[in-house]
Amino acid sequence: MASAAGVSISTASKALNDTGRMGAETRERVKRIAGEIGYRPNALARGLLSKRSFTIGLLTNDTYGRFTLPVMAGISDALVDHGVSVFLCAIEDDPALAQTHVDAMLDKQVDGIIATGKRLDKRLPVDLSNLHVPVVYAFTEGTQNSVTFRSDDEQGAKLAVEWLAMIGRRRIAHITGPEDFFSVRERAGAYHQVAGHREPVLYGVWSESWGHEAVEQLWSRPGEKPDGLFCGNDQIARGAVDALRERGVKVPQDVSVIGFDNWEIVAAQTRPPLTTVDMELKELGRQAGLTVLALAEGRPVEPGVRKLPCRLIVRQSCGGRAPGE
Amino acid sequence: MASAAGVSISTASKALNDTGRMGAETRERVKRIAGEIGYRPNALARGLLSKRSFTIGLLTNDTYGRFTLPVMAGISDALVDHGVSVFLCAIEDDPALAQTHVDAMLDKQVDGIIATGKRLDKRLPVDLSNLHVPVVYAFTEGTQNSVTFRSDDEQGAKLAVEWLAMIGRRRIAHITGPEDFFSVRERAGAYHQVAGHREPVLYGVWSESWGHEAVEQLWSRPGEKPDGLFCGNDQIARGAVDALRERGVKVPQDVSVIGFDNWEIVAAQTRPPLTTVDMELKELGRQAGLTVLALAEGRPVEPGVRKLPCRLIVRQSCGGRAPGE
DNA sequence: CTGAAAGCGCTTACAG
DNA sequence: CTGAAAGCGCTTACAG
Repeated sequence: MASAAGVSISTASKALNDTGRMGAETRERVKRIAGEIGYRPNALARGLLSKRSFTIGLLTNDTYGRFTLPVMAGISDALVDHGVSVFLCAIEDDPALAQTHVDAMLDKQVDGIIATGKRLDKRLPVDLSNLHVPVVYAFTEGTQNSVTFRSDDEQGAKLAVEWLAMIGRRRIAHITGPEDFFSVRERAGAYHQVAGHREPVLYGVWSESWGHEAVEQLWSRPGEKPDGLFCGNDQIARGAVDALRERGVKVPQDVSVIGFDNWEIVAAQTRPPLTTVDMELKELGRQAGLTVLALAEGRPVEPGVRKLPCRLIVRQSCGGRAPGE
Repeated sequence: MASAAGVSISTASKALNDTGRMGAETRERVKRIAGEIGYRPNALARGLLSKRSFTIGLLTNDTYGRFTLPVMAGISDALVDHGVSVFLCAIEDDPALAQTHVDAMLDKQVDGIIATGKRLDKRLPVDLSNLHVPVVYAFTEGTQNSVTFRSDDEQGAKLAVEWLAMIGRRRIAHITGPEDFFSVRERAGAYHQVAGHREPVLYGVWSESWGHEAVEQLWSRPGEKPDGLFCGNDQIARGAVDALRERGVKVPQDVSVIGFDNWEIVAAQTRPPLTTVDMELKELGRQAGLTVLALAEGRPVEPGVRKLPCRLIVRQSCGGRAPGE
């Protein structure tokens, strides 16, 4: 490259990086020739000097990708303009595999690591607390003094239940996942706050068939039936909607149903399509990305848990109308 | 590191790499001390010499991850033992974004690139044909003289239709996606080969509602109804199963239904769970990974398209029994 | 205004 | 059997 432009290698370097002092024509000429011959500096050599690899690692145990992909999209989106590329490491729940991946990334001098998972209340099977690179947690439990990003499940659940109340539903039941999930308890707490304690919460598993079964339980009880269902995720909501249809109960005319997750494949294919709560995982990824970057550059970042607000996605399973409509 | 062991830096290097000649005790001592202080060589410095970064890039335009994640899992699985980490770049269908990612990876001296997508008959929006690093294509269209891995859709479709025939189905209809998809035409061709040309193929879109609608069409025609449905993907199959249930047609007693993709979230949650064709994407990823690695190491690899066999996953939507049962 | 030199952390011939 | 030197491709003081 330098030889092509007829200058020394150091002059070429300075020209391209807009550093040092030299004649404007020289700088222009070097840049022009670099462009012509498609010169691109070797990031490895650059990294050796600068101690920055412009590389970060994303560690996840969410094999299925339900949570990881949107988070990854946000990270990538935020960092691509800064020239940083991201290593994706799917580690299942295998501590040895996790360690292998972490070691490989550290060898490659990653500027930081983002740990992400599928539960707010579980740790990844690897200890990241004493690394010499910054670590940020997203949608998984962090450590003391770490920066952790998570969705605000309480606020999201309130959004859902308040929406049901707002469109006139008075007997709102809550069908959700296993009680040992932190987010289940948080959503149930918010449900109780808004809807009161008249109706019990139905805890179960994260499947369509549980949504189905819960509706059977609710509708085979004596007394008044619910006119609104707040479901812990979209799969449960879909099972519930299907069960209601099979019983001849009309959604949304007779009962409004609302889900959680906004998992398109489920929410959009339900008949009718589900109104649901979106956890804004892409935004969460974006912020996590910008935060590791800040830490990598030595900028100060306040440790602690950051809760990001959820957003209500209005489709047809509740009736009512979209805000502002 | 070297100083800790009281040897020169070159001796340390040779000890750890099992190269050069030295006393066995010296070698052992260096290794032991390296282990104790947790020494790990800087891969950037190493890469600068060796011209190998032990890094590859995965380029995909499958935002949703339906195809990319299993492929990625296979790649990672195959390469982690070789110490290679993988950059994931989701490029949507944006040529500028794609180029940015490719440039960033080339700067980082990736040893190779795997391009993957969501259709066998579409190119990624970026030209990878004249890179100075090896490129392998997986589940996307490659270029002249490239190595491309894809599923054998014809064989997969035969597997499905032969299974329906084997369990006694005689009037098998085929409900599938848009005819302009190469894989749709290939699967339809295989269907005709096995089932004959008595029944038309119903082309549509890749959605549950199309599966629904197609069943309405078939069952509102005069004459005999099908006793077997081969669906172009699991979503269509699920829609069909739901429509049949709503009509009071029993699956699998009256009609056997078979899907394609083995997308767990759809196939396993259908009532009854879907028998379907798995494209073995993880295996495809594994082979693609080993192939870029071979190319990166300069080992010879025959160019061309490699078709990988699909596998039948037997659940309950067809009746009959699993092979060997 | 420009270039020679040192150095990032390693590996690999080459001397001793 | 071990170490000093050169060099991978850059950047950054430092001379000229």
